[in-house]
Amino acid sequence: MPKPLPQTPEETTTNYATLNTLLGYHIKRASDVIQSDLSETLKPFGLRMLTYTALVLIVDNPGLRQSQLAAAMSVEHPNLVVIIDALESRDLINRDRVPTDRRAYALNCTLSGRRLYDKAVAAVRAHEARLLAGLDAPTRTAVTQAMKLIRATGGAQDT
Amino acid sequence: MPKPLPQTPEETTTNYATLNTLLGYHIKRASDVIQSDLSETLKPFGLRMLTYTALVLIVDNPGLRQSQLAAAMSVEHPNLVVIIDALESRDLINRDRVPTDRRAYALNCTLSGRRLYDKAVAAVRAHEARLLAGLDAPTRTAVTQAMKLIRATGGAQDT
DNA sequence: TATTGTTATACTCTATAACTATA
DNA sequence: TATAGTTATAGAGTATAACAATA
Repeated sequence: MPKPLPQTPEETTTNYATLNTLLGYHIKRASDVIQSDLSETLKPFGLRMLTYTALVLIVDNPGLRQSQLAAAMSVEHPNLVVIIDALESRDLINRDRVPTDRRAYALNCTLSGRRLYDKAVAAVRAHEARLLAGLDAPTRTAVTQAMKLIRATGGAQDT
Repeated sequence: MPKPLPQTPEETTTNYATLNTLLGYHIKRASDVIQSDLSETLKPFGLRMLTYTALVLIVDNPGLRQSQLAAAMSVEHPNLVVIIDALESRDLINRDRVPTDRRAYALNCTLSGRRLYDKAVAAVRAHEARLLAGLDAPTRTAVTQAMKLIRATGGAQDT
């Protein structure tokens, strides 16, 4: 694709000098591209980033509780409720009462939830493969390590 | 900092197997950490991510028009209005009428806007230096190149 | 008293349509 | 008619306080 034409004769391109020196700026821009691109990939499945992430974590962690899932996703507990509601109303997951603690729900996927998981994960992997086609294996591992290190240095978040 | 204690005896840690294979997941998480960390850095200056980015681009591109700034920030025109309003109401920038096109505004920073820019940019640079302390120079350039490539492969965005 | 899940609420960011005034 | 800026509005995502049921 060609570059967009300049809108003024004298100012041909915008000067990003200050922002370009910030690695955080580049990471955010790349992250935004990945997110919006990924949203398109998930749209055919009726999933958004948060519902997709929740579904994946529930399938990979059967019986997970809502409080654990909220922590795992770095989402506040109240905000997880609507996410779980969306998955449950489509019969993709169940809220099963925990006999030993009747306050809590154990989250488990249904058969159709598992099927959607399989298809959505495959689509997301294909999406990633396309978007990262230009990065060789050593670069990918280097980037992954760098991202993990940033997360550890910063917020001291979850896994 | 020690790891948070497991909340259930049997499920000691959450299984991130599927998500961990996605580079996009790590980039998003790192980006989130950087953003929330950066928001704290900007708070003392009364700036948020968007107002900070706008101020920087206006200082670096005197006379920039709102439509150009919106494009440069990948923000829809209507959403830029409130950002500019916030900066203008604090007398950090001016909307100057363009004589040759009386529809447009040329954005320019004021003296106090320039002063705040200097202080905020220094604080952001210090913030980055702290957050990226674990990354050596070659790693930083490799990450920067990777982020640019992802942006080019994906949305075909601006600079 | 503390915890699980819920409701209500508010704030930020984002996205679209429609308006005005200029060109 | 097309463009620059504006207004209004609606949708996500995020954050906090307060509540019911249970521990």
